[in-house]
Amino acid sequence: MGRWEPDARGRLQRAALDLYVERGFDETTVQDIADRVGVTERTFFRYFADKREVLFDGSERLVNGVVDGVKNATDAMPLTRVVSAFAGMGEFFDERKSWSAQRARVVTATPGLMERELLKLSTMGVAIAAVLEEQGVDAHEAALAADLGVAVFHRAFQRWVVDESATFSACVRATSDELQAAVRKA
Amino acid sequence: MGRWEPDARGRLQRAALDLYVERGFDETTVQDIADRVGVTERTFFRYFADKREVLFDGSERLVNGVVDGVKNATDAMPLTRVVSAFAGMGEFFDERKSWSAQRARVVTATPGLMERELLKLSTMGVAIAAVLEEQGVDAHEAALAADLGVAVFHRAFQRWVVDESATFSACVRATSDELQAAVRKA
DNA sequence: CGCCGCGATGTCAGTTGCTGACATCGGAGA
DNA sequence: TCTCCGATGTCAGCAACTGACATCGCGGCG
Repeated sequence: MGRWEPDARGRLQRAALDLYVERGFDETTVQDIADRVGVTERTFFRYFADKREVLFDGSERLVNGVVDGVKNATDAMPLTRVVSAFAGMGEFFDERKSWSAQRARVVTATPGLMERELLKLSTMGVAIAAVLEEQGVDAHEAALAADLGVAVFHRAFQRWVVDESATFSACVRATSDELQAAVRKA
Repeated sequence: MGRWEPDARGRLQRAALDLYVERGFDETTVQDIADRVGVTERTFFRYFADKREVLFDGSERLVNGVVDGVKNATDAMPLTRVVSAFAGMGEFFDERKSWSAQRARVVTATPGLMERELLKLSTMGVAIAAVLEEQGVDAHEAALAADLGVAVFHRAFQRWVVDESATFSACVRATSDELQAAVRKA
């Protein structure tokens, strides 16, 4: 056994989510989280840039997955490629649905966390737009398609979290269909 | 003359934007802003909930304007009503274009401010969705139409800020057309 | 005319998020 | 066995924010 308990990062993440659920984000100090794990406040900040980031650890993998999905998509239309890429992340989400639901409740209940979530989504949109541009899509069109794809993802996610039995990709497809309907009617 | 210079709020807003532009948001302390205006740090926080909010003062009027616009819109399709409502805010934006451009530069350069901006947009989306629901639109459809409208607004705004001579409503209409194209092709 | 209360601001002490600089020490490898 | 490394601890400090209470011109009221 090493000098300290292993996986401080993972333990901090779990303790943080637990505490945020138990007593709320604002009512939880970083000191509380560190104490529960048995490390120092300073150690928390070595692993996570701030008190919010501890809930956004998977986000990089999500972005990578979606970006790859867009790169490999074959459909002719940019928006379709983006939506397919999100639908392709079904496993990623379905595997940790109960964790996602718990996390989502805390995030939506806390403006500060919602801000960070929206920034991550926006950043993902920029990354997706960059891929589309690489693929020869006009900049305006790429940015719009990326933002629309992200909007579809966001709504689909809400739906998926609320509906206990739904599959993630099914939610994406359903939302995408609604998008078609909403726009074609206009 | 009163006991203090009048319009402390307005002076704080101007000083804050100036300083954020001059030396950057993170490099500006609330103390700096207060000093420049000749008041106390405490007074700043009496007017603005935090260091960011000082740049988001017009946002309530924007939301009210758009909500009213949606309420009064006559078009049959929800998304069209939302887009029209945004287009109807042309004056609101065109009047203070140089201020908007200056502010936009600071916001996009500062993640913390971007977060707040995105939260405001999201909140506006929720408000718009509520109006659509009042008008009898199904909840899913309302939320989606609202988010799409906000996405169009956001892209249109980017365009408008960059293009020195563009009119705001023209940008909204152009972006809306791109949305049609992007989705219909799919 | 003088007193009274209100409202905008000041003062002050305190908590929390976050950072930089330096110390510690068990374990892996030379 | 010695040495260096990397994960953590320690400590001092700044800046964002908050609550409680003090101040004092000004407008109204007696």
